Amino acid sequence: MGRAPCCDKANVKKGPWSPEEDARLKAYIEEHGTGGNWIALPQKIGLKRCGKSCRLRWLNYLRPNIKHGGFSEEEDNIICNLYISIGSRWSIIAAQLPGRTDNDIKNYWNTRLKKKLLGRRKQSNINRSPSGQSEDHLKDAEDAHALSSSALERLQLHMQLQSLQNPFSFYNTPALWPKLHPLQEKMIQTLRSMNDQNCNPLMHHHALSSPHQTVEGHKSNSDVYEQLQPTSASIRIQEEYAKLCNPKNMDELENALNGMSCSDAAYHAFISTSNQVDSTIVVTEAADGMEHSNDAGTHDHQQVNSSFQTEFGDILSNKSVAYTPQQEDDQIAEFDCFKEMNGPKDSLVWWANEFDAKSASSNSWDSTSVLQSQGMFQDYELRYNL
DNA sequence: AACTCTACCAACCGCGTGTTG
DNA sequence: CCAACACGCGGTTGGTAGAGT
Repeated sequence: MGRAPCCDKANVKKGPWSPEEDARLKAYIEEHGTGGNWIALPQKIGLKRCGKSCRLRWLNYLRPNIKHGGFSEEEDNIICNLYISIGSRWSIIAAQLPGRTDNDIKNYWNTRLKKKLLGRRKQSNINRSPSGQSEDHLKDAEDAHALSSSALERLQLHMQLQSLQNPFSFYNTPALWPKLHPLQEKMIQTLRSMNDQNCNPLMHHHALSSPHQTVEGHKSNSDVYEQLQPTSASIRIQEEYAKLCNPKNMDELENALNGMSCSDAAYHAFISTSNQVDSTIVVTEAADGMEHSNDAGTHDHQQVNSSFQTEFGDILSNKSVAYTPQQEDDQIAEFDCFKEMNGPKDSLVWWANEFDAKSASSNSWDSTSVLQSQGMFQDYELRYNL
């Protein structure tokens, strides 16, 4: 038994809005407001539209001061930075761009910005397949290609950018890592092998990383996640974070974390550590009491951040980077483990969404709290000179 | 000119959450 | 406390315009 429909689907018009409908809706709202009830609104106006449809039309199109298209480079930067840090929280991102709607930004990201960052795949694997391959192989290539355009792409971009930019992100905090399905572990291992081949320039920075210890109690996961941790400095501050949480041991920490949702844990980890990022890496390294993180690893990270910043800016401004779509195709083709997944790509959405998108915890963050708490947005301004 | 492919974007759908009685 | 309802969000779909063949 599902939810009752919000309106009588049979008597509701769908599809594009006519100018007359627009005019009626606009005139009514401008004169009376929405009345706090979108469901009842279309009946009041005499529109055969679903209330949700009216709301969407008003918010995305009819509302005053809406801007369409023509995104500036500054807006590109803001969108990218916020996407990297909080994931696909379009409403939050839109709240930082006056006149822009979440739908607009979402479309813009999916159709242009993401491609700008990841590069384009002009050729499918089929074209590069050696002759004599079975149809099954061709279909696999197609499946992998389709997958790459959604979950995998977001996963790669998000993980690469975030692990470089924020060593305290969920990816770099073993205490926050969930237990993985064996196939998911295999997927990460495949990513590792890709990274080992230096397939993506953004991952080259990991070559600077030094080996490090892993956190007890998460060994199986940490083995697979290990690659994603950029610097030994980050590990040390992870330990600092554990101290801040003040458990007697990691089991306690784990218990504590188990008591909170993954998203809460990640969120608090981010908030807790972001101040340290500000004080030790971005703003100054001379602060007293933080010597423990002002070691060579921190300098490494500064270099990484600096290099990343330059590279990121280059990408956004369409400058050349040592990355080719062809290489990405090669990477995608290696994801044989996807074939083993029972479900369609949706089963992988956990990958792309659960980690950092959840770390933003849309339900607990509104557009105000996100940016006010810890001045996150200002942090990004500092780093990328927006 | 006709057809196919691609990019774009408006709109829809389903789900999670907050509110209310 | 619970169920019903409304809202808001994010993912997805479908239509269309333009480019390419």
